[in-house]
Amino acid sequence: MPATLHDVAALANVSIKTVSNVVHDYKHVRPDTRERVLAAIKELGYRPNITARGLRSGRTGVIGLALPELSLSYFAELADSVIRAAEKRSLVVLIEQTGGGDREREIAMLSSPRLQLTDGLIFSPLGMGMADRDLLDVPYPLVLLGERIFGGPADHVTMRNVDAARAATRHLLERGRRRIAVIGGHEDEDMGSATLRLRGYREALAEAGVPFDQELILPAREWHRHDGARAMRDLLAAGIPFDGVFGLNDTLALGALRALQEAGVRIPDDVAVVGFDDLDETQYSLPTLTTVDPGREEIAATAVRVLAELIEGGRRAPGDDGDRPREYLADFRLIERESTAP
Amino acid sequence: MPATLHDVAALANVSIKTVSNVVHDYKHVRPDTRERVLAAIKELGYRPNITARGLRSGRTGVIGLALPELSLSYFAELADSVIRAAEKRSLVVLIEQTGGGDREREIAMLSSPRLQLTDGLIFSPLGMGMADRDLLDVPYPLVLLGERIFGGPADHVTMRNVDAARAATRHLLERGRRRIAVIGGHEDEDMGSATLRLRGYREALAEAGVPFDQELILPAREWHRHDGARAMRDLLAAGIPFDGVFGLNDTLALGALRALQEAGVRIPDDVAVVGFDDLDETQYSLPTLTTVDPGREEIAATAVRVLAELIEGGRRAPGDDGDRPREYLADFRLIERESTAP
DNA sequence: CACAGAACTTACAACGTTGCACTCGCGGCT
DNA sequence: AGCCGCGAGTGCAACGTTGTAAGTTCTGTG
Repeated sequence: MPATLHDVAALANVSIKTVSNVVHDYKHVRPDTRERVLAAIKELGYRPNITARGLRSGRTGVIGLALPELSLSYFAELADSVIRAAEKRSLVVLIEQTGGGDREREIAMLSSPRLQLTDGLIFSPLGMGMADRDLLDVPYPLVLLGERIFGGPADHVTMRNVDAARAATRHLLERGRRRIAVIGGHEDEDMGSATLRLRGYREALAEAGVPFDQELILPAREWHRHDGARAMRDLLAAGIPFDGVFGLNDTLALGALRALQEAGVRIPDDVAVVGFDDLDETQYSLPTLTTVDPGREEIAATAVRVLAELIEGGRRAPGDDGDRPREYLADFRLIERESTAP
Repeated sequence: MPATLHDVAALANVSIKTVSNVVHDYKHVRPDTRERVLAAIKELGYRPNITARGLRSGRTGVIGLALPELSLSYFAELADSVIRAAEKRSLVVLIEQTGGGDREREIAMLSSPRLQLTDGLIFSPLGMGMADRDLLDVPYPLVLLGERIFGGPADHVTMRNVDAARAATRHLLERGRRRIAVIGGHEDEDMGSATLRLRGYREALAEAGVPFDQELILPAREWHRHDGARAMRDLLAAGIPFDGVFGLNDTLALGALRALQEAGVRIPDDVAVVGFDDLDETQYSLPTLTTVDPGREEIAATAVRVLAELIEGGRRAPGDDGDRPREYLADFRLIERESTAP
């Protein structure tokens, strides 16, 4: 049975409120009183009851993080970054998994009672799309991540997908590659990482005057390693010539790497490969993978900061008239490694 | 401003307590009253305030999960499993990172005020050791994971390290390997994964009458990919002959794989490799990695179940006399893949 | 030495929920 | 008729905290 303010107050012979004042570093407490209270706190091992405080103040110090699955490395690393960023503001993170792109579950998540003890939510959907935009107009602080929804009613932190993909493609072009396959296309997608990154790819080709060839765009519904491997095997089997590969994320690129090696293709001599995300793992693959760091740390830090500001009420809530929801773009960085060495 | 029991009660013309009774499916409510209350709840969009409920009942429905880092794949996958298991019992998971084996932070975690709004903790230390055993005698429900502390005052869910490592080694021996290197030894460790798995390794050797050679035991303080690669490069450079490798975890084995391939060693022809953990990734490496599934799903499910039971008070708290803290061992499974193909 | 004003301290009421003890009315049993 | 038991519903207190307003004690000044 943990000690309460009452217990401390009784022991220190002061009122319960004075103890509260000491705990909160209120100025007007006489030094000797403060001493006495602190001693009592120490003796009883008193720790404030956060639940009660939460009830009283309407804050819990907990933020939610809803993402598809922790077993996808990108999201595990994102969660790691978010937790670290939250810790710096002494917020704690409650993680909800929505499954790999399950639109229904994502929508359900937004009104889950489980969010009740959360002050706000960082939300990274994969299944919802532009058409679901209005569902983001929720009665609590919300920060949106990802590439599925733009211009929605919530603040949005995301990466420079088009620019980063253009840089990745340009890098392959600079290495003299002209037939660059892309793995991970989503054909029926109205908006998302695939669409944006593909746009960057096409822009880079256009800049360089290299013709676009639809045959080189390999679809992959899921972005897991075996999807990358399968797509690459298909391409090899089809006998379509190519000398570069742009995996729309690292996992796909690593899968492709494997399929290429199985087939005896030399990397980067015969085919150069670029990925996207800068997963930890890309530093250790064989060969190490050239990739784009989309600014994961910055995204996490920004998302937590913006959410904290919304919670503090420093800015008007998006619903109010006045300022529109904002969009934040993290800086990216091309990381050259062995898979595209000259 | 969300609706409260008061609002619903006023609208339905009943007492606040009757609304509470309806919400809790209390038997003795007349059907028509129940209807009226449910209608009011729906109209106002009432959702119980979990914080208030938590204050009153002492439960929050949140469990803590403290682990080293989510960016370590094993822990990301463990967290995934724990969250899924918790969801089935409608518990929500708050994740705390203690850093990769930081003993001080782990100890601090155990008395963190951030745990206040948690009903109990699943704790996976990496830095604490047998000597810190007594620190696990905490005034809240605690379930211990991992291999650092045995026989402590808390219920413990873990894997059959020795048996599984023996099986992995035996598998290499059955493939005709006689000089099996081990990567990941911790020389000064009193207790932990390294110690236990090495014990299994020695037992298998002894069974097969194969002599133990200290030269084949490669230390690796951290269990990251580059540690595995470095250890393997050292072994190759030393010119010590070997025909099998047992990575004490998958990450080390994958790093070793890479170093072997760099050196032009053929796998499994020249050297067969086994890992430990069954990370998702081992299905997609080149070659795919033979490994041991230590029963991660079962560990997560058991940990959540045991913690839930402790919270419910179904069993006496470990502190009380009567039953001693229990130890649960998950079943393991050897998964044969390409890296040890005959 | 009275008194304003600051410094310090306190009582009380919430926050939204639930456990407990209670009331009320009805039907059945003795 | 009197009593019991039970179903249905209620009122109050409490969980531990904090904001507000008000109370008390100091300090320095005229």
